[in-house]
Amino acid sequence: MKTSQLLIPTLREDPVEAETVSHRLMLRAGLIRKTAAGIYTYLPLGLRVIRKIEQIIREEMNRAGAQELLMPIASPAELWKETGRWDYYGKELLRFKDRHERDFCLGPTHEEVITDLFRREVRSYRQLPLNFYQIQTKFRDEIRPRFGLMRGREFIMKDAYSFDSDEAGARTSYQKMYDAYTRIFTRCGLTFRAVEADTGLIGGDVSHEFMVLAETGEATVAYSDQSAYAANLERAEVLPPTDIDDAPLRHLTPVTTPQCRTVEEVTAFLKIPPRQLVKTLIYNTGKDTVAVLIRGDHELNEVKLARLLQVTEVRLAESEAVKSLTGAPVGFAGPVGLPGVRIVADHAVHGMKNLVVGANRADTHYMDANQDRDFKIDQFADLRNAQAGDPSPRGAGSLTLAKGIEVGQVFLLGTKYSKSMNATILDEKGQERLAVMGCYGIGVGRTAAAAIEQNHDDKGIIWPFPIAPFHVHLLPVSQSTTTAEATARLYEDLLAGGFEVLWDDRNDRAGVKFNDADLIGAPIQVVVGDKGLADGVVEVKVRRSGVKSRIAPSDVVHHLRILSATTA
RNA sequence: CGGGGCGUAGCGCAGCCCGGUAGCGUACUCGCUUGGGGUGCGAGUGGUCGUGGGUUCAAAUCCCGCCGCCCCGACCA
Repeated sequence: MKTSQLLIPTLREDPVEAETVSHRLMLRAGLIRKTAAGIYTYLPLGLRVIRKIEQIIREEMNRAGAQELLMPIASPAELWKETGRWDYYGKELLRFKDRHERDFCLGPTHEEVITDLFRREVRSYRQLPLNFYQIQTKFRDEIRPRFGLMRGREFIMKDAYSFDSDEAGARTSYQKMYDAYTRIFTRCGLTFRAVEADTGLIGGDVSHEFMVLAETGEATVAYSDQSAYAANLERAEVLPPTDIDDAPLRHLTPVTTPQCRTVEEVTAFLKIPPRQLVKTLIYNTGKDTVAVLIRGDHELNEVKLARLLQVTEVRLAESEAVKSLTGAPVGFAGPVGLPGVRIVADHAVHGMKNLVVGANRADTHYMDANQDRDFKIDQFADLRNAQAGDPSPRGAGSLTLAKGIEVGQVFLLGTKYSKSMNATILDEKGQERLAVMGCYGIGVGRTAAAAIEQNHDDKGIIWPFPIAPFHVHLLPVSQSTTTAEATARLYEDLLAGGFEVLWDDRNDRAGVKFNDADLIGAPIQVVVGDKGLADGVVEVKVRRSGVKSRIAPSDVVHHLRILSATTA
């Protein structure tokens, strides 16, 4: 392709709206343009990257035995009402009415649609296992889209759904997808980790997220330094501590702590370490109110709390609610004499003695409060976020925290959807039974963004070979007919050699071409100019290393074959 | 939705405090020049200053409403 035939509107300066590296570079390199908040147009170069990733996904999904189909973007409300997600999904589901006033939504995911297809078309266990996938535009009306393709409202997703006749089969299907995902992200040239994950709105029993490790990631990953354990921070288990404080119990003593609301303020005022204080957080579950006790230096994990309380969402109580419950302003809540409310505590609180807690009175805390004697805890559970250095919950080692971008997630759904939608098959005994499902997603645009986050320098993008929009950027830097002819010959040779070539045929100075080439990030640049041709060579530059070699034009294809095999 | 910030030419910005016929850089067009890391000179094109209202002889500038966008939090591929 010639540059003059493609719209590649590179920008010299950073657009202000873009903060993260991938967003900035996608705009600057002319890959995407914004159409509305969280909604983007893929320009020719950006689309080529998307198509490359899609192709890798297709090949690996097909290899894993999945079959491609394409479901509609608009789906009728009835299906969503069957599973209850019409109400449950909330505002993220973009709804609209057709001309007959019938309710529809734009599909944010397709469990309902595929399960409907399955129950109509599949009758027998003999047809299983089945795995259907599609690569399609999804719409989720995100509260705050950001970072370009990283979190758009409209985005391209590969989603797959497996159906098995029993749990064991479903696990096999799950594992196949897990393995396929591993191959996909490896082929895309990404450094990633599969981590145990929470199941969120999709639901189900088991889930892994595929996290590309990058500083700009929105998720935090906890992984063991000595074993395979890795989990999303939301999910990472924390073992109950084994040490128990055996200090003698001291008398419960109120102390005045004027204006000391936060852990920092109280512990600084009392000159105690944060780990000796227990903070009391008042939470609403929608149904009722609970008090949660967490050690001062720990962080409550709301996902774990919601799971413990078996509700979908927990929310910190409003300050007015805290006041009326505790009789004190926010900052002085404590478990001692807290009336008629369920008290749950993190495991770490279990072994503690002589705690500092709020006294449910303005500007007052208690010192040396003790459980059972001064207050009662209804239940202990794992409620805090894992911290770096915590022992790995399974296997050896201790945990390290890192930031990650979630590019894919696999779920073992069980019968959640087949049950609510009555998707059954007949087993070998002629008995009707629910299909056991799994679902599997990959964010295609997000994968591209993650690749940029992981592969760039201050000049621009450095595409991994398999997903580069072009393999080779051909850069004539002289205006002579010698250079023009040599470039044209080389272009034909490279195409014949199976390379995708972007030929910068603009009448611009060398510097302009070099800068654009570095920005666009094709893994290999071939520079053709009078100087080199006089010596019978052209210059081959590897974008990532910057290493340049002088190669005879007739040897370029051979040389690039070797390079492409090693620079992927 | 809560908190912070911003809307002036395709992009990056100044002008606003102190009202008086809209400017810089870049990009784009033309001419000459240059020709291996964003060449130089000159001449141009392009803006109802987000939008609606108000104050005023006069509003980009002051006041009020609305809309949009970005960043931080709660959600997710």
